[in-house]
Amino acid sequence: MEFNEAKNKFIQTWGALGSQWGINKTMAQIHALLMVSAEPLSMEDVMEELLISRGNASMNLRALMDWGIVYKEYKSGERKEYFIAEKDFDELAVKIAKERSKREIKPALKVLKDVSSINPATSLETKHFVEQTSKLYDFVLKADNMIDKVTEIKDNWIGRLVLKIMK
Amino acid sequence: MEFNEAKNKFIQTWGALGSQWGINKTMAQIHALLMVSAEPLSMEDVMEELLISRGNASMNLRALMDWGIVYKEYKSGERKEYFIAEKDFDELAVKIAKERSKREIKPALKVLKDVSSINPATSLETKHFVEQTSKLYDFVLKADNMIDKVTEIKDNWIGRLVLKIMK
DNA sequence: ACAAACTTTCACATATTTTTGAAAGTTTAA
DNA sequence: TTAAACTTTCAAAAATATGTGAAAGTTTGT
Repeated sequence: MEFNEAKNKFIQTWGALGSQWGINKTMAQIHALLMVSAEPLSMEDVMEELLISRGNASMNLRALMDWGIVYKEYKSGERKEYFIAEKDFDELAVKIAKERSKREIKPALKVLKDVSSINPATSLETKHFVEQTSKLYDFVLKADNMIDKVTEIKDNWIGRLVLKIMK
Repeated sequence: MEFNEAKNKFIQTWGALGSQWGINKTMAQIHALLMVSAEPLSMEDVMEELLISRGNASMNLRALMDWGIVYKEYKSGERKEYFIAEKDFDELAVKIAKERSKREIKPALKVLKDVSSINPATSLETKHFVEQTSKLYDFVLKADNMIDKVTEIKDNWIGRLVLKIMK
């Protein structure tokens, strides 16, 4: 396999993976491209490599920057903007996890809390509903908290030890 | 808020959450419905509650069973099949994680391994590509392994301790 | 073997998401 | 202040994913 084939395969795969994780395909592809590029790329470069329109490139680059996993870089003497990807994967994972927590899990938690707070005394059915949604609330809250914990681990002695034990 | 409103809100929210996590909306809604139902439901019941077609209900119930998070139940003396959801949330999370690992992460890992194995000596560009994809392979592999580790934790003394420390 | 009771399949219809590209907006240098 | 160089926006088009329902398939009791 030579370089261009490998690069292409990587971009496609990363794109597919992204779209299964709620990130749109092009966004993930741009990110993949930037990750393996030795040099910062301009919007033009991205458009050419991925054969996408200007609008599409613009929208998805902005989204990637909103997520905090792609940065602008200016080359001195040039007007054009260049883009580079977050290349520390731990940092990348933490940022994605935090963003998704904020956008998806937090709002869902609020709903879970609300619906599990109805008066359970009205019927057996209602009682069961309140039980289940309460348990689910606790579970999702616990899971969501783990995201914050994982963020802290890197700075924390016992956390690193724990990771070692878990292999 | 009364029962039916709460129930509906819960089903909608769980459905939306599901679709952001790569599970189709109806599939997640059926699962939500079954989770809060005190009694097993028939396919008819599911169709009526969610106002979906027979085909849709059939396909998504099958998918949920393939994932191992919904089971068939037969009532004695009845021909009809009834369905119940996995209600142990730890078990549920593990099953979903394993299934997604199998379907999505494992194939991606294979590609990462392949593309990171090209000969890096041909150019600086290629060298950088191989470096990045190799690092990414290691990272994804580590992340994927954590899924298996988490499965074991429940049965494992030090693991439970670790969870306690992490709060 | 038959038919009743039920489930699955799949070609087509519908809904949702993503992409395009041209126009509008912005920034910079002279 | 102007215009060149660039980026963003957004309505419409294209692509993708999901849902429908009638026909085909399966299972079970007699």
